[in-house]
Amino acid sequence: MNNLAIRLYNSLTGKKETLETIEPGVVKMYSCGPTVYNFFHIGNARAFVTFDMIRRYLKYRGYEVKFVQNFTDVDDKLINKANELKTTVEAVANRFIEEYFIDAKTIGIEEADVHPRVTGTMEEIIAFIDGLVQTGYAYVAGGDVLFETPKFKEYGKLSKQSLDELLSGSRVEVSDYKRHATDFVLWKAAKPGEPWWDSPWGKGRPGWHIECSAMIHKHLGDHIDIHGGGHDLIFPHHENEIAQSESLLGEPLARYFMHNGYININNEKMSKSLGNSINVRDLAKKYDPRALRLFLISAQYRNPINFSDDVMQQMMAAMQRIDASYEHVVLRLKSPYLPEGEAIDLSDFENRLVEAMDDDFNSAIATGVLFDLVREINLYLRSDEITRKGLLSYKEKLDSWLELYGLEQQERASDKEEIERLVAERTQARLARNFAKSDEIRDELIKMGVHVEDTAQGTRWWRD
RNA sequence: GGCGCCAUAGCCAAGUGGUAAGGCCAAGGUCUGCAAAACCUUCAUUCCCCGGUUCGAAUCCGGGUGGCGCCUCCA
Repeated sequence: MNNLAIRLYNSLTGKKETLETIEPGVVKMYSCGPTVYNFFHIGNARAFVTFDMIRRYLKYRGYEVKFVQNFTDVDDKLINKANELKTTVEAVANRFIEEYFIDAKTIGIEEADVHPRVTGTMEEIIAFIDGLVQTGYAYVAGGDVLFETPKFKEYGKLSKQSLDELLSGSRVEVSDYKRHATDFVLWKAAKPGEPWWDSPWGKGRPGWHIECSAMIHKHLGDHIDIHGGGHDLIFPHHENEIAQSESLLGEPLARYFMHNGYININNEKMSKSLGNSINVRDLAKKYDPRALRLFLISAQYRNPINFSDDVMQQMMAAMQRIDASYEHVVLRLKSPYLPEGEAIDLSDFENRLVEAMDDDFNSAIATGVLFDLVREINLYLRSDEITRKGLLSYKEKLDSWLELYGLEQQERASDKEEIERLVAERTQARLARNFAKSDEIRDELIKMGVHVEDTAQGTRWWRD
């Protein structure tokens, strides 16, 4: 492994910078999680997968990663959903947190070290707001507490907007009780029927931005290395987090802000108003979830990507190519007649992968390197110098990379035994040269969505 | 109006000064009892257009055209 440094694009400066962590060897990382009022959609998935990939790579490079991702479990959307379902906000939140973990696992997103919930961070949030009121950065207005944006002189540094520009922008909400149009809510007074918590300013609940500031402070400290989220969170969310945290704590919230690009659906923006969002739960029924993950990492994370059925078909085929190669190696390893041989030096491949990922996590190039390895493996498999150690070298490399990419094969138990019984039966028929029967079984398998491939080392099978 | 991004083969996608990665599709071939499978090979003299800088540009600069995002809940 080389010892070059990791470089990453920092939204704060608009440049690629060398990663220098606060504490050597440790990366403190926070990424904005979902508001748990529904299944998460493919846009959310891109953000989660992006930061999961970054986290995996940082670990791969030997860093200890402390990763926190929140659940927003109380807000307007949850309240509406609870009303709609005639249940409580808490019940909605619990339900969709559970669903989050199911879908996250499906597309290979590992659990964060901590998944704090707003409702479990209330004390710290209130203390944080209180601190801002005490130090004069926030003011109380009609039961609400607002952050006074001009008090934070660097307001706008992330979104590269001056306060004047923001104030003159026609789209900033105007509200009479605010001192400035850009001021934002830290604490919201409760309306009848809404969940509430006691606070120095009366019954209410936190505004959206404050939770992340409080959670970061609680779980990771006064400042962190990497703060991530979708591109659309730059303003106002992350801008406001910076204002809150840096006003109170007096040091930069995060050294590096990272933002993933958008995902379009059939060249259209995916948005709640267009109603064209697609959730991962449904997608996973239609496509191999690993193909979905491959799609998400096949472009560099900052570039926008377009989701379409056509592209997913391409990803399915690409995924098959990887699987086939891997399984052929595994099959060959079962052969009892392999010479021991020598391990194969794959450091060139490794270096190329590291070089790609070190450069702002360029997973597009990195997946290209993976496919180069696959080609080399395929060539090796048809050569006449196959050895056990050689095969193992390739297998180990693939295992390691597939784990890094989060593309490991997942066991889909269901009817596995039945399939393997049929495959074995077919093999018997073939050995007896009863091809009528073997083809009959093959047809049956195809009806079950199972394909077979006969190799010199045996038959392998896979599902659609 | 302010801030910012993008334009590379039929499709997807890297490449930001040294002569176009990778995937899908397609064509040809190998293997196979057969095979929809698997594998191999081939597949952009050219990077939206026009100028300029340079020995050299898809890459830098100027201008143009087209598309997009944020400024409002949103990954």
